[in-house]
Order: sequence, then C-alpha cells, then structure tokens
Amino acid sequence: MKLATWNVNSIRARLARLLAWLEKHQPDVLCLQELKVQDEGFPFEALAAAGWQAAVHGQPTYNGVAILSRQPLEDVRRGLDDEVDDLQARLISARVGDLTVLSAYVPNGHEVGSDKWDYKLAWLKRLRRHLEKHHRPEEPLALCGDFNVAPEARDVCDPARWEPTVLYHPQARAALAELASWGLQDAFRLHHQEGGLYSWWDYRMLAFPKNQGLRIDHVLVTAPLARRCRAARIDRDERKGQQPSDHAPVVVELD
DNA sequence: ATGGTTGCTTAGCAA
Repeated sequence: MKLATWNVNSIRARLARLLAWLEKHQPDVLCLQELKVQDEGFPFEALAAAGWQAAVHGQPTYNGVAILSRQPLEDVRRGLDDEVDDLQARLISARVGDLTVLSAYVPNGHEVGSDKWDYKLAWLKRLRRHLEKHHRPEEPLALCGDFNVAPEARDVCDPARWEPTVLYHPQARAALAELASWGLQDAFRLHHQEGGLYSWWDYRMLAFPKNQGLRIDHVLVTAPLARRCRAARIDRDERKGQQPSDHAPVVVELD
C-alpha cells in the first residue's frame, strides 16, 4: 500500500492540484495539513466523486488536518484529547484496516523564545503523551505530517544559518527526538542517507530553484510498520509549476 | 538588518 503526507497550504487554493495528484499517484491513504478551512467548507463532494473518503478536523483560516482514504476510516479521533483547552486543529487519527494513521500539523513556533515557541515545544510533549495514552509501539502505526522540525544537519540546506531558528533549533530537534523515542522511526531515512533532499522551500528568495529547503515533513513509523516499509520518497516535482504548495508530498510504500 | 511570497480575509496575521 501507498501512504503519503502533504501540507497543502489551503485545501481550497490547492484543490485542483490535489485532485490531479491523487489521480496520478493513487495513494491508499493521504494525510493533509494546513487545510485553512472549517469542516463546512471542506471539499467533501469533489473528493467523494473521485472515490476518496475523508476524516476532517478543520478550523477557520488557520491549521486544519485531514486523512483521505480509499478504504473506510474507522475510530476517527480529533485533537490531542488532553486537559489543555486548545482550539487549534492540529491532529486527527483514524484506523484503516490494520493500520493506525495520524495526521499532525506541529506548530511552527514563529521565533525562538516567543509564546508560539513555548507552545510548539509543549505541543510536541503533548503529542508524545497522546501516543502513550492511546497507542502502543507494538501496533502498526504511522505518525505523518508537517513537524516543522528538521531532524539532522543533512536535512537542512545551511545548518549554521538555520540552527538559531524554530525549524532547526537544538531544542526543537531534541523535542522531536523525545517524541520519536516512544518507538518511531523516520521512514524516509530507512531508504535514503544522502543530504540535500527537502520537503519544504520558502516561497521567497527563489528558495526552490536554489534548493534552499528543509526536510520537515515526515512519516514516522513503529517497528512493525518499519519492517513492512519498502520505499520512501519526496515528490519534489509537485513543488514545481503553477501555484504549488510550499511543501512537497512525502510518499511511503508498505507491504 | 531587511526583505522577499502566499493565503485568508480585506489590514494584518501566520507561515
């Protein structure tokens, strides 16, 4: 089966590209982030007409996550389900057959030291607690999404320049590593060791043509799923052409 | 140091 994740940066602005991408690549499951729409505005009909089920956790203007699937989505859960009063729609999970899938949009964090930065680090801790509460590392599970963290130097075009920023700060990397230590492996790094392979490029400063990007979108898998992982890639081509998202899809193939 | 771009919503925020 084919499992993918993609920060679309507004599902309404990206609907034509999304439908074309689904038609071309035929994933079994696609996790989406940054829908920037509330549930009422989600394009359920257009996706259903193309044969896709959708579990959606929307929000006006900001954030919003979803899971698309050819097969029925069961046990859908929205949000982190903890004691924090949080209106930001950044997590949705569902079961597809024997596979548990989570679509996460980790906070960007704006600037190191800001309130948003504190929220980002706290959110990653809350996500780990969510996994501890609802799941087990022994089950086939994929945590997919925009983590807004590049794990290692090889995931960053210019590590020295990015190290003081929220996307590659040591504290952000430590928070991601602490999350993964629950029992998750980076599916992309099971199949590729080289640097220079990114999933996000800023719209500004010609970052994409210069390949000044970061690998911040990930598919993290538990050990039983890692054993079934046959291939992984970033669909860099989707960042090209008219009105692309600033993120490229990440695709994983599983037995 | 600043500015560069995009999207939502319409001046400013978020990324």
